[in-house]
Amino acid sequence: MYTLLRENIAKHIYLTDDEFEQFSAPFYLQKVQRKQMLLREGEICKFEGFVNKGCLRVFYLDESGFEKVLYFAVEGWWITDIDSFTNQSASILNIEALEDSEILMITFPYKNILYDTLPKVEKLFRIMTQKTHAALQRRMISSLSKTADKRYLEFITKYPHLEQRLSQQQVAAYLGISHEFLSKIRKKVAKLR
Amino acid sequence: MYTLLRENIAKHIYLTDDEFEQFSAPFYLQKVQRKQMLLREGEICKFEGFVNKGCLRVFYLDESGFEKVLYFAVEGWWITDIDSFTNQSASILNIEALEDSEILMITFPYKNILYDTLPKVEKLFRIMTQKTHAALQRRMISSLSKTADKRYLEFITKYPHLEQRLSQQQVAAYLGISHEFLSKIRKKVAKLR
DNA sequence: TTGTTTTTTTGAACTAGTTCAACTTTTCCT
DNA sequence: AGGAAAAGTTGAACTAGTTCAAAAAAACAA
Repeated sequence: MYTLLRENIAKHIYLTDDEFEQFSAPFYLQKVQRKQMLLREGEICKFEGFVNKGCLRVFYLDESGFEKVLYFAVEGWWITDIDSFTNQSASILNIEALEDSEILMITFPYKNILYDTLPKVEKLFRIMTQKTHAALQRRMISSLSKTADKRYLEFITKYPHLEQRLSQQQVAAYLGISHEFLSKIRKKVAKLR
Repeated sequence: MYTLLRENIAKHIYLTDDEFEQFSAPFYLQKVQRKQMLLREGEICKFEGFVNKGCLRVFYLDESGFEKVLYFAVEGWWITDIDSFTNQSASILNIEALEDSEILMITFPYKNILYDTLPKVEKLFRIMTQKTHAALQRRMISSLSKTADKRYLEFITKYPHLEQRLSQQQVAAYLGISHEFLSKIRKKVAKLR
């Protein structure tokens, strides 16, 4: 149950068996079904979750009611509304399972206990947040400087197995374009091969 | 010299006088002139800096040679290429002073010593990176879901004193639009007042 | 101050991406 | 397996934003 989590942690920091035991103890496994919402706009995000199995989307509803995807999370990714979780404030994001999924969850109070009892956890999340932030900076740059077809090619190159698990509408909502336009881009790209 | 830095830190974490003394000791003050480059694409970012005075831009050169601004930093902001600094890898970003500026700098080895000797520094940078990340998420959402005029109004509302210190070309490079189009947006917005 | 360089403005022609509507294909549910 | 719902496709008309070029205004340097 904790295999994937331990592998993931090991990429950032070394923990002894005892330390990992202490780290993983406050996590509980939550199974969610496809289409189930884990977080809705306006709620306070009560969890930080590690995806053990499945696929989820973190999205935002704009003024016109259109959904824009901030990111997808599959096996090995973390999901939360970091702003809502860390400040225990109302969320502007929604989180929904796109497949039946299994999430290892930790609540806000337990995470704070972890920070206090196991100082390496501070380092771990400091490093993880830095990496996530660097990745988002690269996406921001891409969004500022590239056309939709370039961004689409970048997406399928960077996450080669993800596209098959997602509908085109979801991919379009991630790229920030209409699904009709993505359909046209795909047609054009297919011809070039 | 350290007044602004201490105020900034205090927003995130409490440090005693001794702890702040220990924290600030490895920082040195660097004065840079307008138009001076602090980092160029391809170099390894050797510093993390706190802006004590002045204004700088962190920008990216796209394939067509256009500059896109990732962010501006004025008094109280931190500047670095977080990816290049933390991994000591080649940077894709450039950092340039837009005004004569004073930066409190710390190098990579000294920052690592700080992490080891003063564990609260882990917590401090974990919290700061989380907040910066949440802010970038909001900007990403804005970029995905809003038109340029909305993004411009959002920018001047959020950073009311910043626009006066920047050229329109810089603001346009931040918003991800051409400076000609920003000029047209400003004309339209001015009429509505 | 004066000339030089940089920034900003404006208009016209263009292109990337949207919107809407109708249709086809695939997926889901029982 | 069959019907309903959701996802994907296509074309036509549109709009947001770009590009280029030329002029005006502002900032800079000597």
